[in-house]
Amino acid sequence: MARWEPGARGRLRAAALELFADQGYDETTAAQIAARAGVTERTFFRHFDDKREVLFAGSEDFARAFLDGVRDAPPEAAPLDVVAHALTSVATFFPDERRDDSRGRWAVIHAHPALRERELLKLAGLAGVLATAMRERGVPDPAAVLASESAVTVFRVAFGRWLAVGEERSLVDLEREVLGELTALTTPASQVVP
Amino acid sequence: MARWEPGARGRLRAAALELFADQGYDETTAAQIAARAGVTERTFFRHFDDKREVLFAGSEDFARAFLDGVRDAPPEAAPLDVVAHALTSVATFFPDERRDDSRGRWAVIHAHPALRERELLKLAGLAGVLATAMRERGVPDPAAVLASESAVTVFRVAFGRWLAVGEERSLVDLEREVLGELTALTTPASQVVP
DNA sequence: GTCTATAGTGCGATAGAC
DNA sequence: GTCTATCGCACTATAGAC
Repeated sequence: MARWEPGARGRLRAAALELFADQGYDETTAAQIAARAGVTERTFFRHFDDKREVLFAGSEDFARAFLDGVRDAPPEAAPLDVVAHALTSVATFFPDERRDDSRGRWAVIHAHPALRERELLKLAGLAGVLATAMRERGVPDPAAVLASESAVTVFRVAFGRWLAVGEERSLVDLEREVLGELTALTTPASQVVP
Repeated sequence: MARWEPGARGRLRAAALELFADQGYDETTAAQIAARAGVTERTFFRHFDDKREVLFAGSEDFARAFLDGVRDAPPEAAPLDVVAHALTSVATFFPDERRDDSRGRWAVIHAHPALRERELLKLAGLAGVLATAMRERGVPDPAAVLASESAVTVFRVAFGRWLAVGEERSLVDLEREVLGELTALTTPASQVVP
């Protein structure tokens, strides 16, 4: 038997999610999370920069899926088509089986401002790297930033809708719908046919 | 003479901004800020829920200006026209005289992730109340949320541009420009003239 | 792994304004 | 008398330094 069980990081993440859901974020100490994962408090802080970060450790893969969608879009695609492509790509990360898990996670995060703050920072960082990727495709700068911000907004709104009770449509479908609503908003009929 | 000087809150805000700018956010303790303002650390935390909040205490007026712009827009205005109206309204809060102050504040906030996090949370809250105000105007829900999010995005981008070194155009002008870029993005020529 | 500074909270006491 | 802003002190948890 090993000196310590492997997978401490994963156990810490699971323990934190459970405890936050049961007792609330404030009422849960880092020591409690560590104890449930069978490690010391010190180990918790070696894995995660702060207490909030334990809930966001998996977000790199998510960001990469988003980014890959931008890079894999056909070269001639217009900025908003690139966005659509990226949204499709990231949706593969959230198959319907993950919907209930995502609901639990969402509830925990949105129950405490400190966790929402961290989520918003992550999403802002994502928008930043998306903008860089857009520029690398040759999209000039006002468009690159605005397209990236819009992509994140559409994802956030669609994701929220995906989690709504009773909702059964897939995330891709909802993303498409929201993206359509955004273009409809900025393109009233009077502008299409002046 | 009174037992304590009035205006402790304002002194704390000014002291915090100076110290954060001079020494950095992490290197400044709440006790230092309090000392410079002539109060105790306990008083600091009675005025502000946490150390970050001292930099964002003035943001209610800003949010109100934004909100008033939504409410004062003509009843028949389309969602994006309401957004334009709100952007004009909030720009009155940032006359050119405030540009240098805003630059200093912006530099402090963007020098530390913890402060950016708080800024993002405030802006998300703003988008939320804007959406509520839009709904009160009768704008239905996908449009209300998307218009509000877009309004905040346009403001953020325009504000960043307003602060750029050498930039001399007014915030209203820049907001109009960015809003135009957003509509251009979501309305490529092929859609306008199919 | 231990030790320490700082953030942030709870509560009683105090002093002036009304 | 009440109300409000402050102080002063004890305390826990986070987070980082050693």
